[in-house]
Amino acid sequence: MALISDKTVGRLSLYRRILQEVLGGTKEYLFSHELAQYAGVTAAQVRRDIMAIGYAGSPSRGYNIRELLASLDQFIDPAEKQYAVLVGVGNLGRAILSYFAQRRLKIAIQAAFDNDPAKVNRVINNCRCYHLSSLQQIVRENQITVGIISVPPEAAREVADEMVKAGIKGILNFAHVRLRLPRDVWVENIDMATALEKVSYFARQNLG
Amino acid sequence: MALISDKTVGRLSLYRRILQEVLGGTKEYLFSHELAQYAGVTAAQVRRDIMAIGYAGSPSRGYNIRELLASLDQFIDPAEKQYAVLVGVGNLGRAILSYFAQRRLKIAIQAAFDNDPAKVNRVINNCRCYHLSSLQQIVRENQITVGIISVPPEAAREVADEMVKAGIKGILNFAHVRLRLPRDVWVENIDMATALEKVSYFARQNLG
DNA sequence: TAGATTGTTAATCGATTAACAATC
DNA sequence: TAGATTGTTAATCGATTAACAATC
Repeated sequence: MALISDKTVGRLSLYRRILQEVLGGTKEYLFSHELAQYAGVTAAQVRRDIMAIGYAGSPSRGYNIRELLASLDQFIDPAEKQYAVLVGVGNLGRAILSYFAQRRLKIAIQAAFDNDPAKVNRVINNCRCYHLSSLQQIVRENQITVGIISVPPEAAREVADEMVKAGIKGILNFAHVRLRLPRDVWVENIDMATALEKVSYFARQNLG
Repeated sequence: MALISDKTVGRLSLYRRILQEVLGGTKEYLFSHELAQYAGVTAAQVRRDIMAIGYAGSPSRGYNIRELLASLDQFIDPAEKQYAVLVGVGNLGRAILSYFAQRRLKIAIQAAFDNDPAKVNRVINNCRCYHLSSLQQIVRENQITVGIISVPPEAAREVADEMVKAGIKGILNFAHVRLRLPRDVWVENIDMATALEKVSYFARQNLG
């Protein structure tokens, strides 16, 4: 299986969600143009993406929904349950905890961290909150590979460096800062302030 | 001023944040490679982006921080205060309200909507919550151009269509669905579930 | 001036789309 | 078979990077 790009993985995740919805219905097979319609992409794109994960459809019937879904599960989900830590238990951090706690994903947030003594040792959304100083130890002991950053921008770089030192290989960064990290650490930025500014800007352009 | 791409606007927003931080210090001028360093992009990229908004630096001193910041403000911010509505006052919706209420952006959330009677007419984070049925009226009366969607995926398409009918031109979509809307409506997706799946996937790739 | 940086064009890169023989 | 769809390669598109004359 060749290298799969960032964007392809994103679309595969979306296809999976769509197929999960469709599975409830009576359809057993789906053509690329149908999935493309749901996903808002071209049929050629769908075919290339599905080819990339090594699943093959039939020219006469299209893709078997159940089989394709199984292939996507196998590709996206880890073999064993994977764990993440979250640093920064403010409003946003708590919302993230509740968001992921509600969903049944194959990756779960196992511990949260903050340096506010009022939060340490409390349990928030089924997740225990520790002092930031124990990040290294807990990450190492549990071989955690994913970190979520929801601290103010000033603190984000330092937290990211700590995470990397502890052995984390993927970071979901909600802070409005672009982190500069070693190549073997994947960073996914979710920047709400920038996103709103972009929407606001292009909405104004579309007014004319 | 030529067309500015999606990604360029995103970087401009980031540069602004960096310059705001730097402004506190003693520096008066900044070279492209310095800003590039902070932003995690190349110097050529910074020069092209700044050129795009029509600001010019000096080969000997670089960019005047205060002036560049003023250019960025003018480019990114609306001339008059701009307003948005939010639909879906669940955990995520409340977190979004508090997130934007805390920041002093030139765009503010003026009204929230939900169809849960328990939430209607309450004030959450300084924002009044209305029943979804009054969305059209309030958007039109206040000439609101930006909408934020934080409802479950099943409801997102319908809410988006309502927003478009009411005249909204830009949508910030937090639902795990790709919306298909007219070309003159800008959609920015913030998909936390997909983002976490991507981080998890690439973290595993980086383990080897 | 000499040297570094700027604005801006040309070259490169990667991702998307179009096209089409192979397949059911 | 005839017709539509598939897997897959070639063409296109757009964004990023490299390069360099103009500038301070």
